Amino acid sequence: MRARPVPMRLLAGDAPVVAPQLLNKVLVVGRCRVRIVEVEAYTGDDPASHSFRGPTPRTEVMFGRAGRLYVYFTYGMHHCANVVTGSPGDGQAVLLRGGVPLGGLELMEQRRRTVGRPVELCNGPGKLCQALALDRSWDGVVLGRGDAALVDDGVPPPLAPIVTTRVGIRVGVERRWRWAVPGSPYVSRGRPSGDDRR
DNA sequence: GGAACGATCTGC
DNA sequence: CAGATCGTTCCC
Repeated sequence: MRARPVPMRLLAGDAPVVAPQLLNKVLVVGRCRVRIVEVEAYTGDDPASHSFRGPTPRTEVMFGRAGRLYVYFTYGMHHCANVVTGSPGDGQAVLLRGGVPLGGLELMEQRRRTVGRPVELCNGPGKLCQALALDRSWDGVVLGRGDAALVDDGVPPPLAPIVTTRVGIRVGVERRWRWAVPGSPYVSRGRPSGDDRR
């Protein structure tokens, strides 16, 4: 099966619908490729979302067209990468939290400063960005044009993904908007506040 | 102008 | 389990 771009019509859906569909898709950044195995959804009416209080200089990309990267900086040292979804004005995005390194492993190991432990390269949103060298300069980049892309290589999303509460939030915990590929050791270690069940 | 707080990671 | 570390947001 040959890889084809994830269609815009998929990304233009609501984040909680799109998110589980992004499981097992492949994120390509430069020479590096990562299979996404853990995601979270954020929406404009969601108190846990950066977009909750309307657009700001930081979050304006979230309110733009679907199919762009929203990359933010947090905790004074980490970056997190999202794929913008929905329609302009919505403020929706899917946070990429974990992935399986498929290509460019050496480069990722250099950036992460780890050796011989592929699981440690992308099992967390900050780690994934460090491995792929994603920072604020990538904010707003259109996927599929240039050095970043989201592609479907034929591996379908899991029929029964793990569904849990999102990690690291204090509000909006009632929304179970975290999805992961069952059994994958490449999901983040971040512990959701809710139960880890389907 | 200033304070509080992160959609995290690491090492102890 | 605490510390690192600084951009963003909000309040005065």
